[in-house]
Amino acid sequence: MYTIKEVADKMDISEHTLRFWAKSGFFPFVKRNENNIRIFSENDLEWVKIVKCLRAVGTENKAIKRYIDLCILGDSTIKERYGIIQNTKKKALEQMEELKQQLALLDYKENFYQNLIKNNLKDTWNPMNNIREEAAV
Amino acid sequence: MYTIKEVADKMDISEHTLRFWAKSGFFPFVKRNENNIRIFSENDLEWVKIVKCLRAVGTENKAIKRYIDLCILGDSTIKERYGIIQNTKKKALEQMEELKQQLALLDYKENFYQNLIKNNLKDTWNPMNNIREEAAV
DNA sequence: TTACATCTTTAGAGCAACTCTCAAATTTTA
DNA sequence: TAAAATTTGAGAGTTGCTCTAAAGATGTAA
Repeated sequence: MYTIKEVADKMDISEHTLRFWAKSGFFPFVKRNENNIRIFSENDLEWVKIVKCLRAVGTENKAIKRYIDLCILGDSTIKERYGIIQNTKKKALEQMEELKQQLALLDYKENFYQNLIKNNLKDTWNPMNNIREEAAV
Repeated sequence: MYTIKEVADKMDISEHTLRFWAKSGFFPFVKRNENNIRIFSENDLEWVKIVKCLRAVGTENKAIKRYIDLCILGDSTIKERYGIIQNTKKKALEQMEELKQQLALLDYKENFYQNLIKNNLKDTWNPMNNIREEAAV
């Protein structure tokens, strides 16, 4: 059993964000103690994990709420939930590709600056000149 | 030479976002024609590309502005720019790792639902029961 | 060459998702 | 027992778009 701070530390999510998510209806299953304090069970952590996952892939909060609601509705919603997971996975793979592209550009830039520094060269590509003697990939 | 709409199409960024970025000072080098309309050169597109890259990796707009300003300041800022690129790359690699983790969870979930559907099983893990007979990874 | 659609501009409103501050009520620790 | 830390909800503030509006420019077609 965990307080919100413990969850925050364990899951690397700020307390503020956890409370915001709670207010957004992402954790309808989390119980409170007699003083109204949220107590997360081990099982609840798994739900925090899936919410974090959906957010990390850019799922809108409205859609996350929908997924939670479907879970609560029970077995009749399994196919819709499956579809959501499939779409989310597809989006994650696309983001992976995008990130790879950007990493390639960053690699190029890193090399470019490394070369300038090592050989004590001037940056021949000042944007204000609109002269391009050296281009980014 | 491209109008803002052409850049938007070519780079897959909305016109709104490009104008917002322009207002944020990300494109001080983009020229206007006699009717005040922005005309992006081929070279300018490379700058849009690097801005898009920095954004994609979650760089704050203030930090992007800083990078642009350093470029304009010239050769004395090459080392600082190199540092920025290195940090950005590091962040990108971390995000890559994070995405991989989330993909593993999504894979697990996909399998879980696939199994439920194929074998016509019930979802034994309803959060409202706080019973965990089947857990996410 | 007039009419209409499309595109451009800026200013500013609206929005999503936090992020932070506050004050009051517990807990925990020293 | 007192000080420090943590919890709560309400609500203000921030970031980075996203959209709307109004006015002007441009392109196409009859």
